[in-house]
Amino acid sequence: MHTTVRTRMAPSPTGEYHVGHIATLLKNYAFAKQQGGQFILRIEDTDQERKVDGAVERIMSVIHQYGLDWDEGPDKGGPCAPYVQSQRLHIYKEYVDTLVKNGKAYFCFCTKERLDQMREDQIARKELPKYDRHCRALSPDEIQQNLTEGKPYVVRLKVPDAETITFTDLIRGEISIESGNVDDQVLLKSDGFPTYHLAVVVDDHLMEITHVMRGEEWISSTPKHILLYQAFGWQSPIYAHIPVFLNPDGQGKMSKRKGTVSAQSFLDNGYLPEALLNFFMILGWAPADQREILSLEEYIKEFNPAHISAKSVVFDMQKLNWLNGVYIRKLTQEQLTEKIEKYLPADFPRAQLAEILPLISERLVTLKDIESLTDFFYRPISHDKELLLKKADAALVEQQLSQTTEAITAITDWTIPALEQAIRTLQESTDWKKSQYFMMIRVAVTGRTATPPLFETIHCIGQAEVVQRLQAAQETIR
RNA sequence: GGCCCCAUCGUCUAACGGUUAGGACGCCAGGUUUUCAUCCUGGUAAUUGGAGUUCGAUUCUCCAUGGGGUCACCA
Repeated sequence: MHTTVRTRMAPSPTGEYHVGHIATLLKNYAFAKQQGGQFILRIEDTDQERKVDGAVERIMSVIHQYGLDWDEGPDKGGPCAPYVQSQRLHIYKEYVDTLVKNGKAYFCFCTKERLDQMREDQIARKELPKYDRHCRALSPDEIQQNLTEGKPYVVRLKVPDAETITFTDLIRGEISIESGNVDDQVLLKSDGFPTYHLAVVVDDHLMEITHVMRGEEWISSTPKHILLYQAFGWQSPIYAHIPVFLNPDGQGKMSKRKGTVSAQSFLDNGYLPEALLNFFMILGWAPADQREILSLEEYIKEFNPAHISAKSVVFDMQKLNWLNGVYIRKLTQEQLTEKIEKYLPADFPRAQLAEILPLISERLVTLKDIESLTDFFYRPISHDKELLLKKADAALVEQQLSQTTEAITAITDWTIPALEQAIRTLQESTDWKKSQYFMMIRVAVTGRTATPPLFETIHCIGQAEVVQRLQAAQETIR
Protein backbone atom coordinates (compact mmCIF):
# COMPACT_ATOMS: atom_id res chain seq x y z
CA MET A 1 0.00 0.00 0.00
CA HIS A 2 1.22 3.43 -0.86
CA THR A 3 -0.09 6.32 1.20
CA THR A 4 0.30 9.90 0.14
CA VAL A 5 2.61 11.95 2.29
CA ARG A 6 0.74 14.69 4.09
CA THR A 7 2.44 17.23 6.30
CA ARG A 8 1.07 20.22 8.12
CA MET A 9 1.94 23.37 9.95
CA ALA A 10 -0.40 24.33 12.74
CA PRO A 11 0.20 27.85 13.97
CA SER A 12 -1.59 29.34 16.88
CA PRO A 13 -2.90 32.88 16.31
CA THR A 14 -1.53 34.26 19.54
CA GLY A 15 1.13 36.67 18.41
CA GLU A 16 3.97 37.24 16.04
CA TYR A 17 4.93 34.43 13.75
CA HIS A 18 8.48 33.40 14.63
CA VAL A 19 11.32 32.76 12.16
CA GLY A 20 11.60 29.29 13.69
CA HIS A 21 8.06 28.63 12.56
CA ILE A 22 8.90 29.53 8.99
CA ALA A 23 11.96 27.31 9.14
CA THR A 24 9.85 24.38 10.33
CA LEU A 25 7.12 25.17 7.85
CA LEU A 26 9.69 25.15 5.05
CA LYS A 27 10.71 21.60 5.94
CA ASN A 28 7.12 20.39 6.03
CA TYR A 29 6.36 22.14 2.78
CA ALA A 30 9.45 20.87 0.99
CA PHE A 31 9.01 17.30 2.11
CA ALA A 32 5.37 17.19 1.02
CA LYS A 33 6.28 18.65 -2.38
CA GLN A 34 9.17 16.24 -2.78
CA GLN A 35 6.95 13.27 -2.08
CA GLY A 36 4.15 14.49 -4.29
CA GLY A 37 1.94 14.92 -1.26
CA GLN A 38 0.04 17.75 0.35
CA PHE A 39 0.99 20.42 2.81
CA ILE A 40 -1.80 21.57 5.09
CA LEU A 41 -2.23 24.76 7.06
CA ARG A 42 -4.32 24.38 10.17
CA ILE A 43 -5.14 27.07 12.70
CA GLU A 44 -4.89 26.02 16.32
CA ASP A 45 -6.98 28.66 18.02
CA THR A 46 -8.02 26.71 21.07
CA ASP A 47 -6.77 29.27 23.55
CA GLN A 48 -9.55 31.78 23.83
CA GLU A 49 -7.61 34.04 26.15
CA ARG A 50 -4.48 34.48 24.11
CA LYS A 51 -6.24 34.79 20.79
CA VAL A 52 -5.20 37.90 18.85
CA ASP A 53 -7.40 39.61 16.28
CA GLY A 54 -6.04 39.57 12.76
CA ALA A 55 -3.30 37.09 13.63
CA VAL A 56 -4.54 34.43 11.21
CA GLU A 57 -4.44 36.88 8.32
CA ARG A 58 -0.97 38.05 9.29
CA ILE A 59 0.32 34.50 9.51
CA MET A 60 -1.03 33.62 6.09
CA SER A 61 0.34 36.83 4.67
CA VAL A 62 3.83 36.30 6.01
CA ILE A 63 3.95 32.72 4.72
CA HIS A 64 3.05 34.04 1.27
CA GLN A 65 5.64 36.77 1.52
CA TYR A 66 8.23 34.08 2.06
CA GLY A 67 7.11 32.55 -1.19
CA LEU A 68 5.45 29.51 0.36
CA ASP A 69 1.91 28.23 0.17
CA TRP A 70 -0.35 25.41 1.32
CA ASP A 71 -2.60 22.94 -0.48
CA GLU A 72 -5.39 22.84 2.06
CA GLY A 73 -6.18 25.44 4.66
CA PRO A 74 -8.72 27.76 6.24
CA ASP A 75 -9.01 30.00 3.19
CA LYS A 76 -8.84 27.24 0.56
CA GLY A 77 -10.80 24.51 2.22
CA GLY A 78 -10.13 20.89 1.31
CA PRO A 79 -11.36 17.37 2.01
CA CYS A 80 -10.80 17.72 5.76
CA ALA A 81 -12.40 21.11 6.28
CA PRO A 82 -12.76 23.03 8.44
CA TYR A 83 -9.08 23.76 9.09
CA VAL A 84 -9.69 25.98 12.07
CA GLN A 85 -9.91 24.19 15.38
CA SER A 86 -12.47 26.51 16.94
CA GLN A 87 -14.82 25.31 14.21
CA ARG A 88 -14.25 21.68 15.09
CA LEU A 89 -15.38 21.70 18.70
CA HIS A 90 -18.13 19.14 18.12
CA ILE A 91 -15.57 16.73 16.74
CA TYR A 92 -13.33 16.89 19.79
CA LYS A 93 -16.33 16.51 22.08
CA GLU A 94 -17.32 13.35 20.30
CA TYR A 95 -13.85 11.83 20.62
CA VAL A 96 -13.52 12.82 24.24
CA ASP A 97 -16.77 11.06 24.97
CA THR A 98 -15.45 7.84 23.47
CA LEU A 99 -12.32 8.16 25.52
CA VAL A 100 -14.30 8.57 28.73
CA LYS A 101 -16.64 5.75 27.79
CA ASN A 102 -13.70 3.45 27.14
CA GLY A 103 -12.07 4.34 30.44
CA LYS A 104 -9.11 6.08 28.82
CA ALA A 105 -9.99 9.47 30.23
CA TYR A 106 -11.95 10.85 33.18
CA PHE A 107 -13.83 13.85 34.45
CA CYS A 108 -12.00 16.11 36.85
CA PHE A 109 -13.86 18.64 38.97
CA CYS A 110 -10.88 20.04 40.87
CA THR A 111 -10.93 23.77 41.30
CA LYS A 112 -8.11 26.02 40.24
CA GLU A 113 -7.53 26.82 43.90
CA ARG A 114 -7.11 23.18 44.81
CA LEU A 115 -4.72 22.59 41.93
CA ASP A 116 -2.66 25.65 42.77
CA GLN A 117 -2.46 24.62 46.40
CA MET A 118 -1.49 21.09 45.46
CA ARG A 119 1.27 22.30 43.19
CA GLU A 120 2.56 24.66 45.81
CA ASP A 121 2.73 21.87 48.37
CA GLN A 122 4.46 19.56 45.94
CA ILE A 123 7.07 22.13 45.16
CA ALA A 124 7.57 22.78 48.87
CA ARG A 125 8.11 19.06 49.34
CA LYS A 126 10.47 19.09 46.37
CA GLU A 127 8.30 16.74 44.42
CA LEU A 128 7.65 17.21 40.76
CA PRO A 129 4.38 19.09 40.22
CA LYS A 130 1.84 16.64 38.90
CA TYR A 131 -1.87 16.13 39.19
CA ASP A 132 -2.60 13.88 42.19
CA ARG A 133 -5.33 11.99 40.37
CA HIS A 134 -7.86 12.97 43.00
CA CYS A 135 -10.81 12.72 40.61
CA ARG A 136 -9.77 9.35 39.26
CA ALA A 137 -11.22 7.91 42.44
CA LEU A 138 -14.66 9.43 41.97
CA SER A 139 -17.49 6.92 41.80
CA PRO A 140 -19.93 6.97 38.88
CA ASP A 141 -22.56 8.34 41.24
CA GLU A 142 -20.37 11.18 42.41
CA ILE A 143 -19.49 12.06 38.86
CA GLN A 144 -23.14 12.02 37.86
CA GLN A 145 -24.07 14.22 40.78
CA ASN A 146 -21.34 16.76 40.02
CA LEU A 147 -22.46 16.85 36.44
CA THR A 148 -26.09 17.34 37.42
CA GLU A 149 -25.12 20.15 39.75
CA GLY A 150 -23.46 21.79 36.77
CA LYS A 151 -20.01 21.83 38.33
CA PRO A 152 -17.33 22.92 35.88
CA TYR A 153 -15.09 20.08 34.79
CA VAL A 154 -12.21 19.14 32.58
CA VAL A 155 -11.43 15.77 31.06
CA ARG A 156 -8.05 14.25 31.81
CA LEU A 157 -6.07 11.52 30.15
CA LYS A 158 -5.72 8.37 32.26
CA VAL A 159 -1.98 7.82 32.09
CA PRO A 160 -0.94 4.23 32.93
CA ASP A 161 1.17 3.60 36.01
CA ALA A 162 4.38 1.92 35.09
CA GLU A 163 4.73 1.70 31.39
CA THR A 164 7.53 2.64 29.07
CA ILE A 165 6.28 4.79 26.23
CA THR A 166 8.45 4.55 23.17
CA PHE A 167 8.31 6.29 19.85
CA THR A 168 10.65 6.72 16.94
CA ASP A 169 11.93 10.10 15.94
CA LEU A 170 13.15 10.35 12.37
CA ILE A 171 16.08 12.49 13.46
CA ARG A 172 17.07 10.90 16.78
CA GLY A 173 15.89 7.33 16.62
CA GLU A 174 14.08 5.68 19.49
CA ILE A 175 13.00 7.80 22.44
CA SER A 176 11.56 6.26 25.62
CA ILE A 177 9.88 7.90 28.55
CA GLU A 178 8.46 6.24 31.66
CA SER A 179 4.74 6.87 32.08
CA GLY A 180 5.46 7.81 35.68
CA ASN A 181 6.93 11.03 34.34
CA VAL A 182 3.80 11.88 32.41
CA ASP A 183 1.02 13.91 33.95
CA ASP A 184 -2.68 13.15 33.62
CA GLN A 185 -2.96 15.77 30.93
CA VAL A 186 -6.09 17.86 30.56
CA LEU A 187 -7.66 17.03 27.20
CA LEU A 188 -10.83 19.07 27.32
CA LYS A 189 -10.86 22.40 29.10
CA SER A 190 -13.74 23.64 31.23
CA ASP A 191 -14.74 26.07 28.49
CA GLY A 192 -15.37 23.14 26.17
CA PHE A 193 -12.29 23.74 24.07
CA PRO A 194 -9.75 20.98 23.60
CA THR A 195 -6.17 21.42 24.70
CA TYR A 196 -3.43 21.22 22.10
CA HIS A 197 -2.75 17.60 22.99
CA LEU A 198 -6.21 16.35 22.17
CA ALA A 199 -6.79 18.57 19.19
CA VAL A 200 -3.45 17.81 17.56
CA VAL A 201 -3.96 14.06 17.75
CA VAL A 202 -7.56 14.09 16.58
CA ASP A 203 -6.88 16.49 13.74
CA ASP A 204 -3.64 14.91 12.58
CA HIS A 205 -5.46 11.60 12.42
CA LEU A 206 -8.58 12.92 10.73
CA MET A 207 -6.52 14.94 8.28
CA GLU A 208 -4.40 11.87 7.56
CA ILE A 209 -1.13 13.54 8.43
CA THR A 210 1.69 11.07 7.81
CA HIS A 211 4.69 13.06 9.02
CA VAL A 212 4.76 15.46 11.92
CA MET A 213 7.76 17.77 11.77
CA ARG A 214 7.57 20.15 14.65
CA GLY A 215 9.80 21.92 17.14
CA GLU A 216 11.98 19.97 19.54
CA GLU A 217 10.11 21.50 22.46
CA TRP A 218 7.36 18.97 21.77
CA ILE A 219 9.46 15.91 22.48
CA SER A 220 8.51 15.74 26.12
CA SER A 221 4.80 15.84 25.40
CA THR A 222 4.92 13.32 22.59
CA PRO A 223 4.26 10.41 25.00
CA LYS A 224 0.87 11.95 25.74
CA HIS A 225 0.13 11.96 22.06
CA ILE A 226 1.31 8.37 21.68
CA LEU A 227 -0.97 7.36 24.54
CA LEU A 228 -3.86 9.06 22.80
CA TYR A 229 -3.18 7.31 19.52
CA GLN A 230 -3.15 4.02 21.42
CA ALA A 231 -6.34 4.88 23.28
CA PHE A 232 -8.10 5.59 20.02
CA GLY A 233 -6.56 2.58 18.33
CA TRP A 234 -4.99 4.74 15.66
CA GLN A 235 -1.61 4.57 14.06
CA SER A 236 0.63 7.44 15.03
CA PRO A 237 2.41 9.53 12.40
CA ILE A 238 6.14 9.59 11.84
CA TYR A 239 7.73 12.20 14.05
CA ALA A 240 10.68 14.43 13.30
CA HIS A 241 11.44 16.93 16.03
CA ILE A 242 13.31 19.87 14.60
CA PRO A 243 16.03 21.39 16.79
CA VAL A 244 15.36 24.87 18.11
CA PHE A 245 17.17 28.05 17.11
CA LEU A 246 19.53 29.40 19.72
CA ASN A 247 20.11 33.11 20.23
CA PRO A 248 22.98 34.57 18.14
CA ASP A 249 25.07 34.65 21.31
CA GLY A 250 24.49 30.92 21.72
CA GLN A 251 22.63 31.36 25.00
CA GLY A 252 19.23 29.73 25.13
CA LYS A 253 16.31 29.37 22.78
CA MET A 254 16.01 32.31 20.42
CA SER A 255 13.88 34.89 22.12
CA LYS A 256 12.50 38.36 21.69
CA ARG A 257 14.55 39.46 24.68
CA LYS A 258 17.72 39.09 22.65
CA GLY A 259 16.70 40.55 19.34
CA THR A 260 14.41 40.11 16.42
CA VAL A 261 12.48 36.88 16.14
CA SER A 262 9.39 37.67 14.13
CA ALA A 263 9.28 36.34 10.61
CA GLN A 264 7.75 39.58 9.39
CA SER A 265 10.38 41.82 10.91
CA PHE A 266 13.24 40.15 9.04
CA LEU A 267 11.40 40.98 5.84
CA ASP A 268 10.75 44.52 7.03
CA ASN A 269 14.42 44.91 7.87
CA GLY A 270 15.42 44.28 4.28
CA TYR A 271 16.22 40.58 4.19
CA LEU A 272 15.12 38.83 1.01
CA PRO A 273 12.75 35.89 1.49
CA GLU A 274 14.95 33.76 -0.78
CA ALA A 275 17.98 34.47 1.39
CA LEU A 276 16.09 33.70 4.59
CA LEU A 277 14.74 30.44 3.20
CA ASN A 278 18.22 29.47 2.02
CA PHE A 279 19.53 30.26 5.49
CA PHE A 280 16.91 28.01 7.08
CA MET A 281 17.75 25.25 4.62
CA ILE A 282 21.43 25.07 5.51
CA LEU A 283 21.00 25.60 9.23
CA GLY A 284 21.18 22.06 10.53
CA TRP A 285 21.28 20.32 7.19
CA ALA A 286 23.55 20.12 4.15
CA PRO A 287 23.07 18.64 0.69
CA ALA A 288 25.34 15.80 -0.34
CA ASP A 289 27.69 18.07 -2.25
CA GLN A 290 27.90 20.59 0.60
CA ARG A 291 26.93 23.59 -1.49
CA GLU A 292 25.27 26.37 0.42
CA ILE A 293 23.40 28.38 -2.16
CA LEU A 294 20.20 26.52 -2.90
CA SER A 295 16.99 27.44 -4.62
CA LEU A 296 13.68 26.23 -3.25
CA GLU A 297 13.39 23.82 -6.17
CA GLU A 298 16.79 22.31 -5.46
CA TYR A 299 15.97 22.05 -1.79
CA ILE A 300 12.71 20.25 -2.48
CA LYS A 301 14.63 17.80 -4.61
CA GLU A 302 17.44 17.10 -2.18
CA PHE A 303 16.08 17.66 1.32
CA ASN A 304 16.05 14.63 3.57
CA PRO A 305 14.47 15.10 7.00
CA ALA A 306 16.30 12.08 8.36
CA HIS A 307 19.58 13.93 7.81
CA ILE A 308 18.69 16.98 9.84
CA SER A 309 21.26 17.53 12.57
CA ALA A 310 19.88 16.69 16.01
CA LYS A 311 21.58 19.54 17.79
CA SER A 312 20.13 22.97 18.33
CA VAL A 313 21.68 25.58 16.09
CA VAL A 314 22.87 29.11 16.68
CA PHE A 315 21.07 31.69 14.55
CA ASP A 316 24.20 33.14 12.98
CA MET A 317 23.42 36.66 11.81
CA GLN A 318 26.73 36.96 9.98
CA LYS A 319 25.94 34.00 7.80
CA LEU A 320 22.48 35.40 7.13
CA ASN A 321 24.00 38.76 6.22
CA TRP A 322 26.41 37.10 3.83
CA LEU A 323 23.61 35.11 2.21
CA ASN A 324 21.45 38.19 1.87
CA GLY A 325 24.30 39.99 0.12
CA VAL A 326 24.75 37.06 -2.22
CA TYR A 327 21.08 37.16 -3.14
CA ILE A 328 21.04 40.93 -3.58
CA ARG A 329 24.01 40.74 -5.93
CA LYS A 330 22.21 38.10 -7.97
CA LEU A 331 19.39 40.51 -8.74
CA THR A 332 19.27 42.46 -11.97
CA GLN A 333 19.01 46.25 -11.75
CA GLU A 334 15.33 45.99 -12.60
CA GLN A 335 14.62 43.43 -9.93
CA LEU A 336 16.57 45.35 -7.33
CA THR A 337 14.80 48.57 -8.25
CA GLU A 338 11.47 46.93 -7.73
CA LYS A 339 12.37 45.25 -4.46
CA ILE A 340 14.05 48.26 -2.91
CA GLU A 341 11.15 50.58 -3.61
CA LYS A 342 9.51 50.20 -0.22
CA TYR A 343 12.78 50.83 1.63
CA LEU A 344 13.42 54.22 0.05
CA PRO A 345 13.24 57.14 2.47
CA ALA A 346 10.51 59.68 1.76
CA ASP A 347 13.01 62.34 0.70
CA PHE A 348 14.91 60.05 -1.66
CA PRO A 349 15.18 61.60 -5.16
CA ARG A 350 13.43 58.85 -7.10
CA ALA A 351 14.33 60.36 -10.46
CA GLN A 352 17.96 59.59 -9.63
CA LEU A 353 17.42 56.06 -8.41
CA ALA A 354 18.53 54.50 -11.68
CA GLU A 355 21.82 56.38 -11.47
CA ILE A 356 22.48 55.87 -7.77
CA LEU A 357 21.46 52.24 -7.38
CA PRO A 358 24.26 50.66 -9.48
CA LEU A 359 26.78 52.59 -7.40
CA ILE A 360 25.76 50.96 -4.14
CA SER A 361 24.10 47.68 -5.04
CA GLU A 362 27.13 45.56 -4.20
CA ARG A 363 27.50 47.33 -0.88
CA LEU A 364 24.03 46.46 0.36
CA VAL A 365 23.84 43.92 3.16
CA THR A 366 20.11 44.44 3.54
CA LEU A 367 17.74 46.44 1.36
CA LYS A 368 17.25 48.78 4.26
CA ASP A 369 20.88 49.88 3.99
CA ILE A 370 19.91 52.00 1.00
CA GLU A 371 19.34 54.99 3.25
CA SER A 372 22.65 54.98 5.09
CA LEU A 373 24.57 54.26 1.89
CA THR A 374 23.05 57.04 -0.15
CA ASP A 375 21.87 59.84 2.13
CA PHE A 376 24.82 62.10 1.26
CA PHE A 377 23.63 62.22 -2.33
CA TYR A 378 20.53 64.18 -1.42
CA ARG A 379 20.86 65.39 2.15
CA PRO A 380 23.05 68.19 3.53
CA ILE A 381 26.46 66.98 4.65
CA SER A 382 28.84 68.28 7.27
CA HIS A 383 32.63 68.48 7.08
CA ASP A 384 35.13 67.14 9.54
CA LYS A 385 38.15 69.43 9.53
CA GLU A 386 40.48 66.76 10.81
CA LEU A 387 39.50 64.36 8.06
CA LEU A 388 40.10 67.01 5.39
CA LEU A 389 43.54 67.76 6.77
CA LYS A 390 44.46 64.23 7.64
CA LYS A 391 47.16 63.70 5.03
CA ALA A 392 48.11 67.28 4.07
CA ASP A 393 48.39 70.73 5.65
CA ALA A 394 45.77 73.46 5.39
CA ALA A 395 47.63 75.47 2.76
CA LEU A 396 47.86 72.56 0.35
CA VAL A 397 44.29 71.42 0.92
CA GLU A 398 43.02 74.94 0.42
CA GLN A 399 44.87 75.10 -2.86
CA GLN A 400 43.54 71.71 -3.93
CA LEU A 401 39.99 72.67 -3.08
CA SER A 402 40.08 75.97 -4.88
CA GLN A 403 41.70 74.55 -8.01
CA THR A 404 39.28 71.64 -8.03
CA THR A 405 36.38 74.04 -7.71
CA GLU A 406 37.69 75.95 -10.71
CA ALA A 407 38.19 72.81 -12.75
CA ILE A 408 34.71 71.57 -12.00
CA THR A 409 33.09 74.91 -12.63
CA ALA A 410 34.82 75.02 -16.00
CA ILE A 411 33.23 71.81 -17.20
CA THR A 412 30.60 72.57 -19.81
CA ASP A 413 29.78 69.00 -20.67
CA TRP A 414 28.67 67.39 -17.36
CA THR A 415 29.51 63.79 -18.05
CA ILE A 416 31.54 61.26 -16.12
CA PRO A 417 34.36 61.09 -18.72
CA ALA A 418 34.65 64.90 -18.86
CA LEU A 419 34.66 65.04 -15.09
CA GLU A 420 37.23 62.34 -14.77
CA GLN A 421 39.45 63.98 -17.34
CA ALA A 422 39.27 67.36 -15.65
CA ILE A 423 40.20 66.01 -12.24
CA ARG A 424 42.84 63.58 -13.42
CA THR A 425 44.46 66.28 -15.55
CA LEU A 426 44.54 68.57 -12.57
CA GLN A 427 46.09 65.92 -10.35
CA GLU A 428 48.64 64.90 -12.95
CA SER A 429 49.71 68.49 -13.58
CA THR A 430 50.59 68.93 -9.92
CA ASP A 431 52.71 67.01 -7.43
CA TRP A 432 49.66 66.16 -5.34
CA LYS A 433 49.70 62.68 -3.98
CA LYS A 434 46.92 60.74 -5.65
CA SER A 435 45.62 58.92 -2.58
CA GLN A 436 45.65 62.04 -0.41
CA TYR A 437 44.01 64.21 -3.03
CA PHE A 438 41.28 61.77 -3.99
CA MET A 439 40.43 61.00 -0.41
CA MET A 440 40.32 64.67 0.52
CA ILE A 441 37.96 65.43 -2.36
CA ARG A 442 35.85 62.45 -1.39
CA VAL A 443 35.52 63.79 2.14
CA ALA A 444 34.83 67.31 0.88
CA VAL A 445 32.11 66.18 -1.49
CA THR A 446 30.41 63.47 0.58
CA GLY A 447 31.46 64.09 4.16
CA ARG A 448 32.66 60.53 4.53
CA THR A 449 35.62 58.28 3.79
CA ALA A 450 33.81 55.30 2.32
CA THR A 451 31.73 55.96 -0.78
CA PRO A 452 31.08 54.62 -4.25
CA PRO A 453 33.64 55.51 -6.96
CA LEU A 454 34.47 59.21 -6.87
CA PHE A 455 33.66 60.42 -10.38
CA GLU A 456 30.34 58.65 -10.56
CA THR A 457 29.46 60.02 -7.16
CA ILE A 458 30.41 63.59 -8.04
CA HIS A 459 28.49 63.36 -11.26
CA CYS A 460 25.44 62.10 -9.47
CA ILE A 461 25.48 64.83 -6.85
CA GLY A 462 25.50 67.47 -9.58
CA GLN A 463 27.79 70.29 -10.64
CA ALA A 464 26.27 73.14 -8.64
CA GLU A 465 25.93 71.12 -5.44
CA VAL A 466 29.49 69.79 -5.70
CA VAL A 467 30.88 73.28 -6.13
CA GLN A 468 28.97 74.41 -3.08
CA ARG A 469 30.26 71.52 -1.01
CA LEU A 470 33.83 72.21 -2.08
CA GLN A 471 33.45 75.81 -1.04
CA ALA A 472 31.95 74.78 2.26
CA ALA A 473 34.93 72.51 2.81
CA GLN A 474 37.23 75.48 2.24
CA GLU A 475 35.34 77.40 4.89
CA THR A 476 35.76 74.53 7.28
CA ILE A 477 39.54 74.44 7.12
CA ARG A 478 40.07 78.18 7.41
C1' G B 1 15.90 19.88 40.58
C1' G B 2 13.16 15.35 37.84
C1' C B 3 12.68 13.62 32.91
C1' C B 4 14.23 13.88 27.74
C1' C B 5 17.57 15.35 23.79
C1' C B 6 22.39 16.72 22.08
C1' A B 7 28.09 17.17 21.63
C1' U B 8 33.78 18.02 15.03
C1' C B 9 37.18 24.93 14.07
C1' G B 10 34.05 31.10 17.33
C1' U B 11 29.42 29.63 14.10
C1' C B 12 26.91 26.07 10.42
C1' U B 13 28.26 21.58 8.34
C1' A B 14 31.49 16.88 5.69
C1' A B 15 34.24 12.60 6.75
C1' C B 16 31.70 2.76 4.55
C1' G B 17 35.90 1.98 11.85
C1' G B 18 41.72 3.41 8.37
C1' U B 19 41.66 11.16 5.56
C1' U B 20 47.72 15.58 6.18
C1' A B 21 39.92 15.72 9.88
C1' G B 22 37.31 18.70 4.25
C1' G B 23 33.92 23.00 2.98
C1' A B 24 31.20 27.64 4.19
C1' C B 25 30.52 32.19 7.31
C1' G B 26 33.53 35.19 10.41
C1' C B 27 38.46 36.78 11.37
C1' C B 28 43.68 37.81 9.56
C1' A B 29 47.12 38.66 5.40
C1' G B 30 48.02 39.61 0.21
C1' G B 31 46.22 40.94 -4.87
C1' U B 32 42.74 44.21 -7.82
C1' U B 33 41.38 49.54 -6.65
C1' U B 34 41.24 56.84 -5.74
C1' U B 35 38.19 54.97 -0.40
C1' C B 36 34.59 51.31 0.97
C1' A B 37 32.39 47.17 -1.06
C1' U B 38 32.61 43.34 -4.71
C1' C B 39 36.00 39.83 -6.81
C1' C B 40 40.59 36.57 -6.55
C1' U B 41 44.72 34.11 -3.48
C1' G B 42 46.46 32.38 0.95
C1' G B 43 46.25 31.75 6.35
C1' U B 44 44.17 31.00 11.50
C1' A B 45 41.07 27.52 13.92
C1' A B 46 37.90 21.60 15.92
C1' U B 47 36.93 15.79 17.07
C1' U B 48 34.68 18.04 25.57
C1' G B 49 37.17 14.47 29.25
C1' G B 50 37.87 9.37 31.02
C1' A B 51 37.27 4.21 30.55
C1' G B 52 36.01 0.08 27.28
C1' U B 53 35.36 -2.80 22.28
C1' U B 54 38.97 -3.14 18.14
C1' C B 55 45.06 -4.33 14.79
C1' G B 56 42.97 0.69 14.45
C1' A B 57 38.22 4.90 17.05
C1' U B 58 35.59 11.73 15.16
C1' U B 59 32.76 7.29 14.08
C1' C B 60 30.47 1.75 18.44
C1' U B 61 29.41 1.16 24.25
C1' C B 62 29.46 3.15 29.24
C1' C B 63 30.46 7.07 32.75
C1' A B 64 31.53 12.13 33.70
C1' U B 65 31.23 17.16 32.07
C1' G B 66 28.93 20.80 29.25
C1' G B 67 24.81 22.76 26.36
C1' G B 68 19.63 22.63 25.04
C1' G B 69 14.44 21.36 25.76
C1' U B 70 10.41 20.44 29.08
C1' C B 71 7.78 20.12 33.59
C1' A B 72 -0.25 24.77 32.69
C1' C B 73 -7.53 24.23 31.94
C1' C B 74 -0.43 27.98 26.56
C1' A B 75 0.62 26.25 22.24
